Amino acid sequence: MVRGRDSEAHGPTWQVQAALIARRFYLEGRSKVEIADELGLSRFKVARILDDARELGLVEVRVNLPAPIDPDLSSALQERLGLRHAVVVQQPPQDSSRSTREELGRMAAELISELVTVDDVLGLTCSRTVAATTQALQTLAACPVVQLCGTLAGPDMEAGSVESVRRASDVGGGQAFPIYAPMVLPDAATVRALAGESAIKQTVRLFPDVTVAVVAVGAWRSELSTVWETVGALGRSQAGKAGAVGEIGARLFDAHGKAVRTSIDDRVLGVTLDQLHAIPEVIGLAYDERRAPAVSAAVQGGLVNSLVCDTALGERLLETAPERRPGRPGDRGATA
Amino acid sequence: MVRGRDSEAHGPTWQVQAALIARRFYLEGRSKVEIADELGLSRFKVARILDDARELGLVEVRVNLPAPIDPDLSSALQERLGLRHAVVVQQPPQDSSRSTREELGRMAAELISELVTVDDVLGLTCSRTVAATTQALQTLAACPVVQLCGTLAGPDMEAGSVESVRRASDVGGGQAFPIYAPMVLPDAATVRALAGESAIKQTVRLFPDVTVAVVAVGAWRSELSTVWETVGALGRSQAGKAGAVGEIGARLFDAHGKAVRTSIDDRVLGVTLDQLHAIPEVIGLAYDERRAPAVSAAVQGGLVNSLVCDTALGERLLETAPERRPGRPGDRGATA
DNA sequence: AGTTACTCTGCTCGAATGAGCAGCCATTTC
DNA sequence: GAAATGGCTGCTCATTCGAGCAGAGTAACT
Repeated sequence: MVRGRDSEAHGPTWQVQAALIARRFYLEGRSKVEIADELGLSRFKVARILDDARELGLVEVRVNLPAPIDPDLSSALQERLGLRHAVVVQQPPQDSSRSTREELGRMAAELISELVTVDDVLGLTCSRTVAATTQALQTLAACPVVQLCGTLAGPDMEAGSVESVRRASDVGGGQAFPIYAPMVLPDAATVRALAGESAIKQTVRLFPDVTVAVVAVGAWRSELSTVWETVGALGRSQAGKAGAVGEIGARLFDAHGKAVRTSIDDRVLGVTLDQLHAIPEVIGLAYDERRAPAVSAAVQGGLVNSLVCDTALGERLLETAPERRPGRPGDRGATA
Repeated sequence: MVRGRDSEAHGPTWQVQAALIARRFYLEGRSKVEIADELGLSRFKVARILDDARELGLVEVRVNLPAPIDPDLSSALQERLGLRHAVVVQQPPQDSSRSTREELGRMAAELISELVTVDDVLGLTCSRTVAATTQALQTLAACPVVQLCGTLAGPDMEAGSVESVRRASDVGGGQAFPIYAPMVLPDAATVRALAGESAIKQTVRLFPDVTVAVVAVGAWRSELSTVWETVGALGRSQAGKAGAVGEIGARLFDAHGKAVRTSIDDRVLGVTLDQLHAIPEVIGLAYDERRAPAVSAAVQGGLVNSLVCDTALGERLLETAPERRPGRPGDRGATA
């Protein structure tokens, strides 16, 4: 006689009930049977109302991160490039390099806080971003901290590599292994001479033991690498001809991430790309979309296997970087 | 200070992974086992990450209604007052009476669209809010529409009861039973005379058959009842002394919802409170918080058992109205 | 009016899930 | 040093959930 009156359409009554049920279920985390019993409905009806409500967009589930991380981009990058960790920091592109560096540094600091244990050996290259990272460091396991290359004697280099290593060592309480010497030296002889120095030798000897490295990835272009400025025009042209697209710790590499041998190499005091390659966890830091080719190459060549970058660079990487991992098993697009 | 490696705190890596998992689980609706298999984790770990994420507020579940309904208040009112249906329309208190009426009308219209079937008999009292309801009516079952009281001959009464009944009848296609007469008449003799008129008699005779009534609840105060103005000062003082707090269709009732007999009654052409009481579903419309005592009384007395109101009135009702044993929240007649 | 098609409802069964528990690893404390 | 402590991990079992199914009442169509 009487039809199902309360189930005609999705009118106000239905909405109110659906909202009530959704609240009980999602917010209060109660079970459907419980709700059904309470409201005098069958659990199936409750389930169906819940389904309808979700389909109608009545229930909105949002994933918000406390930190300014873009989770989708991060995951996409991680999968696409086959990275161990990927953290994309949401940063408006028009923001200054300085603020971007600081934001990246905060995130990288948290990342290594999370990652590094006492059993690790932390290695740091020289860069303003790495300096920002150590500045932002709040906690760190008491692990040895090794400087991976000499310091950059730039003008605004108030925070050089030595300071970074010191800072990390202070925060964590581990031993510091600094390198009191410039990264790029006048000639090979000076490099050899300094490499023989006792403290530096001790540090360099630890390079193979480094388990976690934090490195800045520079593009081999003006303004996108702190090293670019320090080598002469001769070195730049030589490197350009050899196909250099980026550098890590003044070690140049080409579009495939392979080392580019130039005369610069002999003048550099620091970790080599081969040594870098052997480090299990190398966290690359970079932030300008123009560095995409360099970062892409570094990832390709296995020089870095984790990445902290800004949104612009992350998006560019996702667009341009070649897939580095086989497609995942279940691409369940049309099946559901 | 050594902690478990990949699970120390809720750092960036954890956040990214948690966000990924939360997305897969909540947004894409995949199962935990599936996610666990894909990411190479145990399903327990996935569940724990999900729990932590929820506790951290990383996952935000919001219940949004398409219509401006306050679901919490509605549910609370429904339960508290033992109402069949309660719909609280979110409306800023400073909004004009007119816009509030229209909003209430829209919602009430949807409500009766949802509720009324061809087997019902719809009854309407006279009020601007009821007029707004029928104006907003889009669909309606082809049921008879009965005018429950005469029209109010106020100045701005462009939409009287007759028009409401016509409109509802037009939309639904059911038969209309209007009353072409004023609601409050000069004397009892006139009432008797009009009640004898053929068309009116036919309408009045249908009152006991009405199954769904839409009525406006007025407070027995100046400006809060359209009837207040139409009865003389004598009637007002008489009613006040008798304890009237509200009216429905010019029928006064006291704080307990009991009928208040005054000389006005004899001059009114329309449904009595006893008749109203017998109607299974009476939807009360009201919108000003100053009407709270009247609405509360009407609910207490069982004169209305569903309610459409605005936020201010709803909140006031929840604060002041005494708890009332919920009869049977929800379905009527649909007992399985 | 008869009949067909459909929607709504509640049930069954297998999969998914949550709570509690034991083992393990690492640190802390005596 | 060695035991105590605490957190993390994965397992078991009872509960809960979801997909599909059958019956009933309704709407539509002939």
